[in-house]
Amino acid sequence: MTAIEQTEAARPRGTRLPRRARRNQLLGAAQEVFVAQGYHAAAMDDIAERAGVSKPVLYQHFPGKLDLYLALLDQHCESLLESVRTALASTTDNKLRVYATMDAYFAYVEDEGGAFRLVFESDLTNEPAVRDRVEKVSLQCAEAISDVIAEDTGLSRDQSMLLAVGLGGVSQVVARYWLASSSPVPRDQAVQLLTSLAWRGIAGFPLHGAEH
Amino acid sequence: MTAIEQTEAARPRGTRLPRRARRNQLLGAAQEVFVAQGYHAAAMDDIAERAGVSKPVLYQHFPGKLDLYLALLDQHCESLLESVRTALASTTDNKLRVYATMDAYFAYVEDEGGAFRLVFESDLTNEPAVRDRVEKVSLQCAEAISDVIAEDTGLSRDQSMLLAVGLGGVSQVVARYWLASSSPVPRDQAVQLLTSLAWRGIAGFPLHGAEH
DNA sequence: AAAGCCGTGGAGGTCAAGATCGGCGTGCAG
DNA sequence: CTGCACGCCGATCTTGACCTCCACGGCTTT
Repeated sequence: MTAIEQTEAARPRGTRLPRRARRNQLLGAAQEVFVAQGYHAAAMDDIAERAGVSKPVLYQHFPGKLDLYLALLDQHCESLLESVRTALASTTDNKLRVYATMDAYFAYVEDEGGAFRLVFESDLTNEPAVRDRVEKVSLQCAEAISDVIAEDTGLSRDQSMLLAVGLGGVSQVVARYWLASSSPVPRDQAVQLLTSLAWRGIAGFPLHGAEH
Repeated sequence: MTAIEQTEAARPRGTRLPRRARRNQLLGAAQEVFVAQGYHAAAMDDIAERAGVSKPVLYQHFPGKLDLYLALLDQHCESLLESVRTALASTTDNKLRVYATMDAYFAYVEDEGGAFRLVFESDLTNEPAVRDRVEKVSLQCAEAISDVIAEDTGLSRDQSMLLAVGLGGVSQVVARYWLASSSPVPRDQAVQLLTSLAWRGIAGFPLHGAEH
């Protein structure tokens, strides 16, 4: 009953790859395993087997498990930040901006083979390197949103950051819920609904800080 | 250089406690360690030492590490759900309801020695038992909120659930951010700000589903 | 007051998983 | 044709954390 035979899944088993290509393949395999199992439950053996190589080659490309994880995490943090910034810059109509940004979160959660789990549902937040990266990307996204809010309302820096964190948080939480609940509401409609909620909330701020 | 001496921190060292009290003390010690270190980094030795007992007694009260964690998790899930339900039932004025509910999340995050981390920042979400509990309490909170929304607006069940998940998400995310950012804005004001945002957003829905 | 019992304490077993060493096959230069 | 170099694999080591076995001391009973 030992694991001897399940190596047939995705194995050229014996093909020699150039170094760069091998590295990318290893990253792909690692992503699948990390997304499916989480960091702790994922074993280096699993990743190697998924990639169709043996463990030593894995260690010839990455010094350790953490480095492998961080490489993926950096990649997808960058991706999220870029999506959000692109969405914010895609228009000057603030309501459309809200829609585009929300939609960016939905797209991010839906695409990329579930890689969003590495950022939003990591089980390695105790590791300072991971915590730093996750907090940093959250902060950077919030700051990008906050800049727009602060520019178009009379709110202070701290206040607009609170709202920005909130808007990013809604997008992220609802997008994950929407994905997990097998999408009873179509994506367009969900984003539209959230946009209505958020836009009405935001649009009330321009002239007055916070009345009664 | 072995660790021999740091057992002096909180030790009656030798006191015999009634079973119930001992169990509570163990739960307290476990909570401190789990909150500070996370599940994986926390060692049973640490918990036993923190409580001033030896490992066998720990295992006489709890079958294993997971059971100990689940006991704490259940406790604090229950606590959150009760706080949210109490807040929702505290008034019939919907705007005050929003304020009370947001404030419940802030209070939950601020109090209880950081226990919210067990629910919102667990590093054991891959364990099905943990995942089930966390998802369940999120869903129950969202349903409680959703009931109020569905009752007072013309939105469908699915739509009001999306909004409810969003509102719970904002509260949770912003409360955590507020706590972590060493509170540059006083709690009352932060809750007030969020309430304004959310209430304006929600109050637009009563009569019409979602126009343009 | 003496003896037994029950719970406590420290030391050890087991096992999984991250990290590594000697052989092997392949492709190329001379 | 032959030797060399390079990348890959099977098998192994070690660490660390969860989880139990032999001595000891206070409380109860006659």
